[in-house]
Amino acid sequence: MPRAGLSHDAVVRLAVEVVDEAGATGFADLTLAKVAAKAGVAAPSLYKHVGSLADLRREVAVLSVRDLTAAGAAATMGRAGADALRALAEAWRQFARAYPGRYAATQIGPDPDDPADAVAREVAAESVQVVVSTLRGFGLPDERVIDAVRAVRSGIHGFVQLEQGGGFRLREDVDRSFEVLLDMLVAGVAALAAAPVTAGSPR
Amino acid sequence: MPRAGLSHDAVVRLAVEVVDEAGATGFADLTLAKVAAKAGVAAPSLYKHVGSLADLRREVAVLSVRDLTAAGAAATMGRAGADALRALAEAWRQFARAYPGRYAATQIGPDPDDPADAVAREVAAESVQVVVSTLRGFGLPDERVIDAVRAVRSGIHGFVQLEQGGGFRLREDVDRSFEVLLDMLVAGVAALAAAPVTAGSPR
DNA sequence: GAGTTTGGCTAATGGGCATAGCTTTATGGC
DNA sequence: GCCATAAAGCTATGCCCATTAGCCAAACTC
Repeated sequence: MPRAGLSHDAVVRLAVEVVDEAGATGFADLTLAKVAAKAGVAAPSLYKHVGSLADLRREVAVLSVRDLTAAGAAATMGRAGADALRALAEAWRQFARAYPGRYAATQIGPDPDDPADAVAREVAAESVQVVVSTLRGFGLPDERVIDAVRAVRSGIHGFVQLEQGGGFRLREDVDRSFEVLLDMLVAGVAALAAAPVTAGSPR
Repeated sequence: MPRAGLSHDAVVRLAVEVVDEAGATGFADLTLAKVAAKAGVAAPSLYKHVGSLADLRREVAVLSVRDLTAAGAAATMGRAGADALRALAEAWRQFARAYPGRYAATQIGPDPDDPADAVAREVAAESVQVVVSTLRGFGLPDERVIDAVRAVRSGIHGFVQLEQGGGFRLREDVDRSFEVLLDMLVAGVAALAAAPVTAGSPR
């Protein structure tokens, strides 16, 4: 009958621990029962602090996106151009390696219409903003920024996700492949900044 | 008491229908109960044709990867170089748009150790082989092929996944962004073929 | 047509989310 | 200090799903 001293934040923190402890599938496998067990509490007790499993999931996702954003921001501070872009990519990849479960939580797209996802949409936008800022030094024309940001996000995210999912054999060579990808992205963004009318090449 | 006339393949086919009907989350939401309902049969009856939900999932995933591979192969036949690469990317993206659920099924990485995932590993390798073949026309040195393949897979997969997940606002501009990404990949692969010692640039 | 295989079924178990309603702890006013 | 009330637990319950067990009828084989 003693109290566990839980709180909304404590529950979310425990949920993050559960996610972190279960590897890349940790987010998918997140369950109220596991959080309750870790809290030393019966499962229904969690509803005093959290609306539902879906809510808890959302919160973990938001927190994870914030962490990823912060990691990216920290890595790019004081850098510019290619240097910044490489640092961002490395930070992103490191985050995914250090916290696979949280990285997976990062990947769920917020529903554009659901009011419950408002915060998720907001932090996602902030995360994209870091990429925008990172590319600032390339001197891209305004109407090209969006394309460059998307290409960079796609490349990095795709690589990290494939790596996470074990999509690459020959583990030794993965670092070099990442460098090659970054070379492509750096050169590609630079080219996009240089060439006024490139998009939609001969085809 | 009449029989439903099910079979292993019929169950898998129905499962694919269930996945296709539920959008991008169709694969995650795949359930034996839904398949049974669609088959007009009680859920336990499915066990006469399928080992478990996990098995069924695996089979749907394998089938989905095969479809994606076939789509890529069909699109690149008779093309070479940049042309082939663009065609592959378009095919990939089209597939994801036409069958979001199946595309999601494609993304689960087979366990490298689990014998049950042997077929999944095999079809995944075949899928990668299509990319390898597609890049043949670029004249990449052997030891660079793997990097190029990974960059291409990362870029395309990342883009498609972000698009799928609603990661891009401004839907009108997405096609152009995809073209820009393809320009980068084409130029990047070409550069990789041209420059003997590029990877790991100044940093 | 008899026997066997096969493909259905119902019943039951266990785990997960969620709600309802009770009890106890802490807290805050007096 | 004491009592009222709000907050934080609990158990009990219901529903949905996967899975297992065991039964029964249909269909195929000879």
